[in-house]
Amino acid sequence: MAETIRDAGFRATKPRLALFSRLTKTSRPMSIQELAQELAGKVDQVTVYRMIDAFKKAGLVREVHLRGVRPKYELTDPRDDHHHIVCTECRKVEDFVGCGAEKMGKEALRQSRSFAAITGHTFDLYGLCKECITK
Amino acid sequence: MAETIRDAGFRATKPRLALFSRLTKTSRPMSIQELAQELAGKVDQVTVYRMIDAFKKAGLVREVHLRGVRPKYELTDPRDDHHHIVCTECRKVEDFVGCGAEKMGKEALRQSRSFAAITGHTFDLYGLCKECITK
DNA sequence: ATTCCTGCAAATACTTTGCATCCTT
DNA sequence: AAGGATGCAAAGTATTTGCAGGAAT
Repeated sequence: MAETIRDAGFRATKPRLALFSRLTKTSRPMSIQELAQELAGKVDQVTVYRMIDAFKKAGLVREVHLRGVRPKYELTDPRDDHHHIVCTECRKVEDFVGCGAEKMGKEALRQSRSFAAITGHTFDLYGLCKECITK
Repeated sequence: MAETIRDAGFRATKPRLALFSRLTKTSRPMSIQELAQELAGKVDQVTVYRMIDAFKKAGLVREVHLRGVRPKYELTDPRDDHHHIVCTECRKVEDFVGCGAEKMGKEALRQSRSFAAITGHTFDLYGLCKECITK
């Protein structure tokens, strides 16, 4: 883990290891606030902001925007093209894999007059989970 | 336009007409700050917050989350399934139409143990525009 | 030893709330 | 006239910045 952090060009400090380790343990993206709260006492909130920002720029972490909530963050797994499905009632988040983004990227470039390359995408679904749909 | 606003259950006040009119004139989603700035003198920023919130709940306006920037808003056109392509350098935003979301929604429901219905989706592309790709 | 990082304090920026007044209906 | 809507002031959060001390290399 310290390796990963060093490879990305950072020093393997305690706060960084703590953050990275916490992100390793979750399968759900987490907000700055959640992270800071969980690391309270060990890591200052300001440091969480700075680390997330640095990790994001280094490509270690990806920012996930879901409707109606603050941005969340998760570790980037480069070979993993997973996306999120969110319950609009209870805000439960689940992953699903695969999406037709490559195809759509090409189509979008065809349509566009001003874009030259696609480097990434977001794709998220909103719906109702089995519990909330009966309410 | 006053009609649309009344039909949604609101009074057709000057601030509302001003906001609605401004949103009509743009093809790009706008942030609260941009809107408040443009309507400065005519509409208080707090009112922009409240109006956007109300319009959003009424389905007149949709919130657009793009990476690295604050939420933006655009008028909802119910029969229009357009999406955004964002330049990661200069933040230019352009529209494109069509996406395979319906198909993916079905696939996601098949994968999921806990979701029962899909009600919406986001799909956005990130890339470089022709100007930024040469830099 | 050097340079990067961190915590703390404080400044900014963003968003929400309360309330008296104004304006649609 | 009644009730919703607005502006202003102010409170509450979220985020960024500066800087001195601490830690990794």
